[in-house]
Amino acid sequence: MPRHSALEYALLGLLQQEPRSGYDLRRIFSATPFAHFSDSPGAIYPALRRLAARGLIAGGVASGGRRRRTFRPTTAGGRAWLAWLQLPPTRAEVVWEPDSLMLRFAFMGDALPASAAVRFLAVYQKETEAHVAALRRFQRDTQANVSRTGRLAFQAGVAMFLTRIAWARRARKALARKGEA
Amino acid sequence: MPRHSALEYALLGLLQQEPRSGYDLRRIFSATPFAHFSDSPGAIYPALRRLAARGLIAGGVASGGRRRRTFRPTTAGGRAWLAWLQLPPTRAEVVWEPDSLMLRFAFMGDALPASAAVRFLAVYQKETEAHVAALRRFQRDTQANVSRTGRLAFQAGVAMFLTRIAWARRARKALARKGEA
DNA sequence: GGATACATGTAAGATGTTACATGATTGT
DNA sequence: ACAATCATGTAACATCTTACATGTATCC
Repeated sequence: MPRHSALEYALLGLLQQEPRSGYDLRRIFSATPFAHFSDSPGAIYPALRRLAARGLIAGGVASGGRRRRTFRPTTAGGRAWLAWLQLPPTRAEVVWEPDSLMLRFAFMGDALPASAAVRFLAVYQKETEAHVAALRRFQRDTQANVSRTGRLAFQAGVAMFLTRIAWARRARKALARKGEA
Repeated sequence: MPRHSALEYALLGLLQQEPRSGYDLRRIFSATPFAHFSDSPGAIYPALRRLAARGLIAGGVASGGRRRRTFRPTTAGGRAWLAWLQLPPTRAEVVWEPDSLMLRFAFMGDALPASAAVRFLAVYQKETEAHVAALRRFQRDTQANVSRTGRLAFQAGVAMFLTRIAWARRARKALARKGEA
C-alpha cells in the first residue's frame, strides 16, 4: 500500500467532496484558518500532478490558453482514500503527526459511519494515554538538569496530550448519542 | 538577520549547554520523547555542517579514522542564539509553528532572566487569544457544510489553543512566584 | 485601456527521509 | 575472533518555499 503525503491526502479528500481546480484548493487553504497546508502554487500544482501520475485523480487538459482545470478522483483514487480513512491511529502518528490524524478524522464523516469514527477515537485515546504514561515515566527517571522554562515547556507538551484525551472522550460520547437517535 | 531552521536552533541551543558530538545530539533526539526532531544522520550532520559554514559553531577535525568530533558554539553563534531567544512570539508562529515557539521558550531559561520569559508568555497568550477569536469568527460565519467529524476536529483544534492559553497563564504565575522569592 | 483578480505553471534552492557505506571501539 | 555498538558520513529521492513567468477575464 503506497503512502502519500498529508497534503496529497488533503487534496484527495477535498476532491472527494466535489471536483475542484488547483486554484479552488489553494483558496481553501488560504481562507481556512486551520488545517495548515500551504496555499503556494509551488506545492499544490506539483502535488496534483503527482496524484494524477499515480492515477488517483483525473483532470481536464488545459487546452489553448491557461484555463480552469477541474480535477476529480478516479475509482482507484476513491479506493485509496477509503483505505487511508480506515487505517487505525498508530503511536507514531499520535506522537509525531497529530495533525495528519486530525485530518483523517475530519474527513472520516464524509464516507464512513459513526461507528468507524468511534472505533478510531477509542484507539486514538488508548495510544495517547500510553504516550502520556511514557512522558511521565521519562520525567520521573530524568535527573531534570533542565531549566525552569524547560520544565514548563515539558508540562505544556503533556497538557496538549491530556487535552486530546479529554477531547476524544467527549467526541466519542457525542457520536454515540447521535448514533442512538 | 538570517533565519535558521528549527533543527538548527535546537542544535545550537544544545551545544550552548555543553559541547557535544553529532552522535550525542542524535541520541538526545532519539532518547527524548518530546521535541520531535529526527535523529537521522542525514539530517543532523548536514545541519552541523551548515552551522559551521555560517560560523555559528566550530568543531574539531576528524583527523585520521572516523573519530568523535565535538562541536561548540562560537561567539557569533552565542550572539545569534541570544538574538533568537529574544524574539517575541508572532501570530504566524502561534498558528503555524507552535513547536518552534516551545523550543525557544524551553531554552530561554538557560540564558535569560525569568522576566524575559514572563514577557514572552504575555505576548504568546495575547496572540493565541486573538487566534482563538479568529477561529470562533470563522466558525460562526461558515455555513458549516461540514461533516460531524469535521466539526469535532475543528473543536479539537480550538481546544489545543485554549489549553495553551491556560498553560501560559499558569506558567506566568509560576515564574512570577519564583521571581519574588 | 488599465488595473485587478483569476488561474496555472516553472525554476532554484533548502531541508529532510531512507538507505547505504565505512571504520573504530568494546565486550565476550 | 566476532558481534554489537559507537560514530561519521554520503547519495538518491521527495517535498516544500520563494520568487518569478505567463496569460485570461472582468470591472471601471
